[in-house]
Amino acid sequence: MPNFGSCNVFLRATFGIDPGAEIGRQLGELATQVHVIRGQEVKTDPADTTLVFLASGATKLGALASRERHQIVAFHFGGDIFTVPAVSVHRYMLIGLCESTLTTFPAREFYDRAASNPWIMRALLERSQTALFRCRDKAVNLGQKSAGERVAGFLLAMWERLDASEGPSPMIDLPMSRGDIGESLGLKIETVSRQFTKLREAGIIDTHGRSGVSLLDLPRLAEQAGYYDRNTVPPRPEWVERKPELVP
Amino acid sequence: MPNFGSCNVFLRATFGIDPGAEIGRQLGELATQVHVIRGQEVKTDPADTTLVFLASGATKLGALASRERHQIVAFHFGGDIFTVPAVSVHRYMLIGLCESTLTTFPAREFYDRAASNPWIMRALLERSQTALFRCRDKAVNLGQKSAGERVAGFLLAMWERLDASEGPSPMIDLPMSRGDIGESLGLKIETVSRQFTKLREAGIIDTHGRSGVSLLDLPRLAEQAGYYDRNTVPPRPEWVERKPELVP
DNA sequence: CCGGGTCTTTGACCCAAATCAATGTCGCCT
DNA sequence: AGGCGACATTGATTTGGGTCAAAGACCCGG
Repeated sequence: MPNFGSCNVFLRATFGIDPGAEIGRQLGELATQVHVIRGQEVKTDPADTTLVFLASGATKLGALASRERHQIVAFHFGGDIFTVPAVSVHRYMLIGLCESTLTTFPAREFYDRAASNPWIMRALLERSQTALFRCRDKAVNLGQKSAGERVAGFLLAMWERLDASEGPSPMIDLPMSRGDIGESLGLKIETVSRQFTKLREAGIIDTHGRSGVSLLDLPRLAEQAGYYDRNTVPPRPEWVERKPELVP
Repeated sequence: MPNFGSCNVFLRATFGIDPGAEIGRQLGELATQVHVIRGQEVKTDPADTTLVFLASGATKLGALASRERHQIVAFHFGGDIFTVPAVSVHRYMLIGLCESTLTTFPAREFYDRAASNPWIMRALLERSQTALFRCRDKAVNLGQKSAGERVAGFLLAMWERLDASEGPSPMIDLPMSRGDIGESLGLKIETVSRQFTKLREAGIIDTHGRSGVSLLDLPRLAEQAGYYDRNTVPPRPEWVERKPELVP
């Protein structure tokens, strides 16, 4: 008996599929429900890619570069769909930033069963490309940007992806620690902290406790991020909002 | 009249599609044939993602981090399929490393027309994921690895992707300059050169002219790359070799 | 086969971020 | 409420790779 749960939500909300239909049932059979708490690893198949739907919460996807060196390659938030690679040159681990609920699927089998449904394949392709574009931007940041630029860019990205309070000085609540931010930006925790201090002293941000950040001056923050196109922030992904035209 | 050419090769070889069939004709209409020489940019639509099939040659995909800072996010070789992102926080440019022939498509329209063909969508999804996994490994390298580890890992990756001579000391012919390697690894050209010298003095590689590199000691090279799993090299992507099972 | 421009290598020095080392503070749990 | 452990900040020092500068090697065209 397959384990349903957030799987139904996933199929309906993301792909517009009736979980009761044949395709829904077939995909549902592959689902595994997972619940993790802060810091807990989601065990994934080391031999094959895992497809993950994050129903609620937040996770980080990190790679082991060596025993004491971790690199976070992506953060995910409620509603995100992404894949965890099989082990190759690096071992990847998916870890909860807070209490999270997710559904996992063996990617290859999911694709096999979903192949005939253009709507699903299209949605998966679009999301894969969004992840790729984000990862490329991350590569640019890691390869070419200074510590200050990376931290400013990170705050802008989080402002886009997290629910920020409205108004000219939006406030965000970071679910990850300074250490996580450092591992994501290829910086040490002390460097991240110093950059936060610099931005605070410049009046560009303010901090509240460990996780609260007020973005007091967005234009100046974008300037500090040193993007190619100043005053630009990473665009929200534009999912396919309609069924693709079917070519007979 | 659509411009055919390498497009037919693309459709047949990659997706097993008869270019004369209706779907082949519809996709062929979207194709643009491009021929570039070394150093020449392939103009892509700044407003939308471009899907590219590289028929022959080699290209680099780079991003402008600012006027004088470039980051190469990927190299491509004959047969590769990939996408060039629309302009967002960084401007991406596709440039020939040597004389190259390619076919470009507007991605969104291509996906719309190809959506009903599970074979095509599956192939695109697999390739997108391969690009994503490579990019994630790049992020790990850029964020956590030393200059020596990055250069060693680069040589191993090129050994896998380029046609290397057989034998215990394979030889490869790098189509990119030291400057390109530096821009790909987030290092300056002088640093790349120094690492090549170190590897040569350690007897791990030998160089012949500007582009020839003999990998004299692969195990030691893998060790220098500092991978999580020593003696591992990036695996060749395993494309879908059969039509996916269709769920009715 | 020779000349010249570009690409590469090598050397000396410098700086941004890492490392080492305390000190400070948040927030959870009793 | 109070105390403790993890997390964050700040300061002093080190260092890997960047920067600046110059010499050397490759290779293409004439």
